[in-house]
Amino acid sequence: MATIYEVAKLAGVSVSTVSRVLNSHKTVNEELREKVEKAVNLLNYRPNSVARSLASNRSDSVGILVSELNTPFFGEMMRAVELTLRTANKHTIITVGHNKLEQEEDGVDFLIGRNCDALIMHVEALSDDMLRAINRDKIPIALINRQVQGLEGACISLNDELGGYWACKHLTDLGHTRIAYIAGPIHKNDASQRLAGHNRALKEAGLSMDPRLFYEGNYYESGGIDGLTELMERNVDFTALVCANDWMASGAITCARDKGLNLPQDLSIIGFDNDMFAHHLYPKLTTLHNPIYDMGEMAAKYILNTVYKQKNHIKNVFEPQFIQRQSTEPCQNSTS
Amino acid sequence: MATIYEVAKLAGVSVSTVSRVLNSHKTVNEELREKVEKAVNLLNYRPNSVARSLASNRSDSVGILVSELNTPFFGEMMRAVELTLRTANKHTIITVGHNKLEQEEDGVDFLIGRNCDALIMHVEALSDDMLRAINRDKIPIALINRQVQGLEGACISLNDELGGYWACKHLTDLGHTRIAYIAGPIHKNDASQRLAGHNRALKEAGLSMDPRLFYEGNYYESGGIDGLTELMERNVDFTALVCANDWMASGAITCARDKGLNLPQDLSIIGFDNDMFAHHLYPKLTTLHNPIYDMGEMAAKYILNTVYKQKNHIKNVFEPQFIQRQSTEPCQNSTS
DNA sequence: AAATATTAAGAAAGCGCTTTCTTAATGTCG
DNA sequence: CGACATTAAGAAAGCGCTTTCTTAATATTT
Repeated sequence: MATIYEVAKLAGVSVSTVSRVLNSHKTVNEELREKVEKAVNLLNYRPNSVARSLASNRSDSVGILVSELNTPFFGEMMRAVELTLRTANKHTIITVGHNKLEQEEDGVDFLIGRNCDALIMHVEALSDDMLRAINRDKIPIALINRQVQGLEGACISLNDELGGYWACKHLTDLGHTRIAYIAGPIHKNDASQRLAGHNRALKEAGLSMDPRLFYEGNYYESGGIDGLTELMERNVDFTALVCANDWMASGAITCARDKGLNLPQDLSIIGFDNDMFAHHLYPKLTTLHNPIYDMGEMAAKYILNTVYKQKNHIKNVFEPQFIQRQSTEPCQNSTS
Repeated sequence: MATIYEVAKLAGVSVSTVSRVLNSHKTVNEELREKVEKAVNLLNYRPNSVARSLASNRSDSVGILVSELNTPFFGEMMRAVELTLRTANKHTIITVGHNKLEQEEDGVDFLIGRNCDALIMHVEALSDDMLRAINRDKIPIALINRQVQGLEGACISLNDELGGYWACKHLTDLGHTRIAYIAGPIHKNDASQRLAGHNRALKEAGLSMDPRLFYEGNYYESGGIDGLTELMERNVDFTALVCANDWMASGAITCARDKGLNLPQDLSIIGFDNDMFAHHLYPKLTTLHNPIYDMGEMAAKYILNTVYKQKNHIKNVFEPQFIQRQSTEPCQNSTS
């Protein structure tokens, strides 16, 4: 690979001049600029970004740390960030944390070591204190799906409470009164927020949560299967089921059918996230769309503002969007 | 961030010595080694990998170029590569090509500019010649889902022909004789291979492809919907349908049900890939598992062999695995 | 027209490491 | 025990750029 020296020699100028035209410093004579450009093309020269990064202490690239690589959710997030940054001529370096403290720390160190100009993160293990410290001492960060005091402007999150509220309200509006709930792991903020919204809607409809209709799941398909199985074994009637995410809803649908239920007549089921497969299910799943793409894009824009002087409008809290499909129906007054 | 100079000063040794302990060159006195390690911990020192990479001309990281970031297929591929390399203490840098020539070239240049030691690619736009040139002149590569002459050892691919054969054979074994086929875009190698296998199985069963039962789809859900719609409009009976991937199978299932068919009694449907959502479908989809995780892992191992002196056994061609679920049934001798 | 300000280009230092070269200290052999 | 080989550490060059400093040429001011 050609170096800047060879370009300079071929163009008959100094390396400083080559560097200036490469970085569009306007203080260079038109004639020399052309000579340099010709040489660059002739040699098919590409600046070594490692050297450039070392010398200039910036890299025009931002790191992104996700929990998983192989889920539609993080897929959309990566896609949004990558596209937004690419459009601004920045590069994206992706790393995985798996929600393990050690791996998340490792990922951050790796990205910092790579001279990233900023970080966009979806992490669960790193503490608020650690995040504040990273942002203060090391590198600007943006956070997705998290609220950290002192970093409010950098946090892009979803109004999960509102989503939980809407899901439940949709069912009460349809006349359901016996509504079961399969929650996410309650120590997770989004899980508890969704549940809080659910309870608010129940109260508003003059209802309250029957503990026998509540099950704490794990956000996986198995949570939906195990949850519905256990709920049905408790022998308390219910005509509708809220699942705190689509994965559990998918499990619940499978389970319900295995138990001989007729969907959606015997049981209305609503999910959360509008995961890629939600409309592959049968019946197609009514759910709340989690605008993760938009949130990823916004996080990228926030970074473009803070480190690359752009002036995008930033929205920190997003609202889920209700998606009506076929898995919910008016209450038939029948028992399940 | 501390530099190697500060570590050297604190430890009372030269930077060379610090560098030696950092890189485990065994020619350093135990006592000094300990001093250095103490200093490293005290300062929480992390070598700047950009500087290290510039100086040593290697980076202990390999680039991976995928077509998409947000599909389960590439998700699994990235996950496999990342995990395999991480286990070997190498890092992964991910980039997207979107099957566009310009973006794929850009991605390669980016990764090379980042001093990656090697590249793992899933690309469609870059020509065989270009790939050979990259591997010869610039950087070692591994290729997934592709066969390039002269790069045989570096190609990890699936026996699509065999998969197509098994899919069809499964149906003929069940007694089906009128079998429709929704293909992928035939210019794509995997699509034509799958079709070739299908035809081989037909011939083996004493059948042949009725052109009225053939439709060339696009590998998307819409291809399944449009395909089945058109096939049914042709008014030629069939009792089974092969879709060249799961996405189209999903579309076909939706479409079939919309048209009032009873699945799988009225129509057996088989997919290909065993995509993440295949078992979310109803009926759960019989399909052929595409071992993309294993292939990603193998590509990573190939790179570990070629540039990092490991000695893994390499398998270049993988076989799909038949997954029996509920979307196929013995032929009822009825008409659809 | 002399003194000063402005501009455009080159020279050279330096980013934080690795690695070769050098030197000093030790060990080995006839 | 002196000549030579071996080892362990430091000194210094260099990876390929950017950017500050410097200088020479031109423009502006009084």
